[in-house]
Amino acid sequence: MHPTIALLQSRSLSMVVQQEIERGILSGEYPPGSKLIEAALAEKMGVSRGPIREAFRMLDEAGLVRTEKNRGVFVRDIPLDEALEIFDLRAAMDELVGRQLATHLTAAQRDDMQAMVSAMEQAVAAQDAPHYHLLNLQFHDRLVEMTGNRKLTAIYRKLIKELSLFRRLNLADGWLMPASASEHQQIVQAIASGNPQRAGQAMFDHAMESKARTVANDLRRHTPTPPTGISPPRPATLKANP
Amino acid sequence: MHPTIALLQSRSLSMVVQQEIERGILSGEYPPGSKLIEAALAEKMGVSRGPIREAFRMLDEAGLVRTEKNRGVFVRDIPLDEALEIFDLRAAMDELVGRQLATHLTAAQRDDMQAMVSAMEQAVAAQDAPHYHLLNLQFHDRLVEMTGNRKLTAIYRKLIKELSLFRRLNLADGWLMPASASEHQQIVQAIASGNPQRAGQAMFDHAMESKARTVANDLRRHTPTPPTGISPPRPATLKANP
DNA sequence: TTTTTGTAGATTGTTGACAATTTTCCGAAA
DNA sequence: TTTCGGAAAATTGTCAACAATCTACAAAAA
Repeated sequence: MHPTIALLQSRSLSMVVQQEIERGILSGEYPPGSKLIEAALAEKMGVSRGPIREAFRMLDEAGLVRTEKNRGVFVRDIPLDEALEIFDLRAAMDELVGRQLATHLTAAQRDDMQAMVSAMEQAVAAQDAPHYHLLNLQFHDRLVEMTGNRKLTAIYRKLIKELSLFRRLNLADGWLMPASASEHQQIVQAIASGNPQRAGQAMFDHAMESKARTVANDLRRHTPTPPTGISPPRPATLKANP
Repeated sequence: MHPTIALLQSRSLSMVVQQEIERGILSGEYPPGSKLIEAALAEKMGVSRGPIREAFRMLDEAGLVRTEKNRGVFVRDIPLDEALEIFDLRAAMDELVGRQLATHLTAAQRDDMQAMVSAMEQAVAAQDAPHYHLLNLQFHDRLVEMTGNRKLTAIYRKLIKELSLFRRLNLADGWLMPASASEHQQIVQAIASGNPQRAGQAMFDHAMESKARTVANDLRRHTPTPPTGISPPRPATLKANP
């Protein structure tokens, strides 16, 4: 069957719209805090407001937008304290990943992991921070996926998406690039050792290191700010009729 | 401000409808696998189909219903393997809860926990299985809430709701009532000891015991079934929200 | 000047109608 | 009797219109 046909048969308009808005949010096209206007999105995508509203409800439940009655839908801006909560939760999940992989890892999976770490080391050597960032996300995503626990994978990915809305994170991912390369090698070795406790500990520690780097970056970014009560620039909003 | 006014200002129709349908699902009024018809629900609740559809999208994202294009919305029936995945994930989250409570527990929280365990022991003595079941859910929910991690609490509650759709679980909660009373006492003691590793281990082991009991019940329920193609009796309605 | 009030425009909340698809049911043929 | 169309009913997908609410801006009052 033609893939486009299959797509139209399985996905309804609301789901297509939901994916498209989500892509726009995660790509930064709609930055945190910005308002999403139903009519503007409807016209832009060539549909009516119904599917847009249904997509909004999905995105709200997924934690990517926040809805205020009679006021509209806004891209969520994850505050620092919530980001830290997510880091703690992710660390616990990563620890579970490490334990399970240590007990069930296949040779192919181990080679897969090793290849990804090598690619990251190459990115570090080439000083290619964006590529390293992408590989790092892929590495952790693949590890979670390797456990075969679909629920764990789904929730982990949701958390990662929400974390990407913690805007302070996106601006400062260049600094910490070189540091975590060897940590990943240690993770692979710990998992390959077959020791669940050691593998879980390595994953947990790595996640908590990431949390610590984030809070350090956030402090460094905010403390040198002068004490004047300046408000950040107003986020861009979609115009209804441009 | 008058509470009714505040309610009408914050909650829109979709959210009220969503809560009402969710209540119906969790109470067993709409059992797993049953179809939810937009027009019927709309007439029953006195609204049009728009808010019903928006509520469906929220419930779908929350994992309580499944949507098939052009075919409708059905209450999800959690298969055994997915239930086991959720148990593993919940165990990791409970372990995190134990660790964090062990390091930050206040005296009031400890007394709170102890009171809940005592209430559970009374329910066991009175052979009141439904009440014990309710107290057990409350106990674990309160513990997660005590950590102060709102993201953890929200996801934990979502998992519990999904687990309640694992229908084989609901019928067989009488058997395991007496066994886990002392385990809860051990959990409280482990947390009160202030040892994070011990508290986490106690929580994790308790969750995995629950998983093991569930799979044992499931096996016992399915292996002795005669090979005739009789369908299982309709699940009894459980009173989650009296 | 500052605050308040009123009005016009923009945006969201809700509804009913219509199109597209699926399901049900009934009769005909094997 | 069973199976195979094929209309008829039921149900979902989408849209456009209307009502309710909020926002912005300007005029009037303090």
